[in-house]
Amino acid sequence: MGRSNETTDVILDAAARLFRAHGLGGTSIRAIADLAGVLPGSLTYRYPTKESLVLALMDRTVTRMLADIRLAISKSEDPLERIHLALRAYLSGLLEGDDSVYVLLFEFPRMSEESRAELIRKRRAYESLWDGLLFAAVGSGQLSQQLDLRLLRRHLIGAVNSVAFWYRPGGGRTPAEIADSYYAFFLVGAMSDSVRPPDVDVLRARLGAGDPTLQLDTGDPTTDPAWANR
Amino acid sequence: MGRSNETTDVILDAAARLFRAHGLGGTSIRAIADLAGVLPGSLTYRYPTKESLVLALMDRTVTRMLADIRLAISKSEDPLERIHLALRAYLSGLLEGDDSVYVLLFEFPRMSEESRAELIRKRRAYESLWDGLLFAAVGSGQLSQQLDLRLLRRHLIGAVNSVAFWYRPGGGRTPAEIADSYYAFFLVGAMSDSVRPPDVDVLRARLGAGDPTLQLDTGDPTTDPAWANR
DNA sequence: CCAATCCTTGTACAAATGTACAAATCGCGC
DNA sequence: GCGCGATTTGTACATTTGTACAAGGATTGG
Repeated sequence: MGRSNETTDVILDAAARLFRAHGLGGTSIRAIADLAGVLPGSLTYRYPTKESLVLALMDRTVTRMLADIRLAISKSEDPLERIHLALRAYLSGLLEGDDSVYVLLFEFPRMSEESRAELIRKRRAYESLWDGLLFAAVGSGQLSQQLDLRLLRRHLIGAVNSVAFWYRPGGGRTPAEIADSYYAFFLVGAMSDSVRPPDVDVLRARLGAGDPTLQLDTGDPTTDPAWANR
Repeated sequence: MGRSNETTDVILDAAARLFRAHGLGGTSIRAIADLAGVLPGSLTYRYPTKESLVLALMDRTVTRMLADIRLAISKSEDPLERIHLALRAYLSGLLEGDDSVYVLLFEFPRMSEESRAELIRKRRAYESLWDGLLFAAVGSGQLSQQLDLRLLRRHLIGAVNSVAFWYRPGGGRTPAEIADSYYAFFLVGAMSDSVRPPDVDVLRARLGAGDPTLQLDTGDPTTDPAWANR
């Protein structure tokens, strides 16, 4: 995939910017070429089809995201703190990085079935990364037992991703501050302590998996092969 | 806006289905006409431009959503239970309703600036609805004081919206069950009770607003004019 | 039963789109 | 400095796009 050429990065950055602004279908090859400062033919040379360009962009992004988060969580050994660090790293990549994280998030469903299949393996590594972080924090007793970890991961990542819908640079909070707040919501919820005792048990019961097939299925992250790639 | 014609609904339903599957830019007028069983000219007659069709679809959707949620929350007087009911109603509309809720969510940024401006007023009513629900639950002492309600609302809605990314009918959980779990996450978080005492205060501090402009700005829902329309 | 209005049909057209490709240019090992 | 592969250029082409519009059909009020 990577030609590791500088021009390639210029092209992909231009594509990401336009894809974010106008969507995959709303961005023409010519517009990308214009922004990248080349002629349409050059794009065809590097990427025979528009779809292959999109795939290259998405692939680059998910690789970078994985590397960023892995670097961030290496700074701590405490399971809960690692979740905190991962949240900060991801949110900062989403909000302050190049546009391609945003594109990966919101234009993924617009890709062809084949392209999506190509990315699934890497995306599973990403999901397993999060599942492993949550799994470790359950193991250390910091997170509640009997959580449906897959659902919890989806809840957490979904809430964080949705920040991209409303965040504008220069607003009241920095990405790191938003990550801190979301981390706090994630841990303690919004309920007042005064009403906690009577209702907490029935609520906790709802957090468990109703269906065993939805339980954590990535196994122990230290042995799961999905952790091995890249 | 509403011609309240049956054909209009057929056209909008067809448009919603295709917009959801292929995006705004990836769906042609002709494809919509085909699916609706009419010729392209008929669409031009009802909606002079593609953008006006999109706007009509979005408008219909947000109106329906508001009505659905208002109906659902009217079933209870308890502030916390009303939040629960609203979550169920919204998630079921998103996952089991027609495709247009999904389209409203994910294709909104692709609309023209003018069309988006037309919808903002209704969207604010929707946001105020949620803010009012949270506000009431704080007032009743069921939710923690000093929460940044706008951020909490964004967190909650964002997490719920993101279910659309992964939910597939026939999967392990029904929309109502997912809503129940998300409601529980919302209230009590994921942290184990055993580690709660030492850390809970610093976490709670993070839930407050760092910037006063981010505090709840909708006022009391019983007096806020945004509550009045429709 | 008729005329006026509403709606649909079928086709047309200019512009934009993805892709193809021959010719020109570049870059680098020798 | 030369030769050759890698890359870019500029243009072309068939399709698809959004929209326009004249003509025909349906519907309805009087």
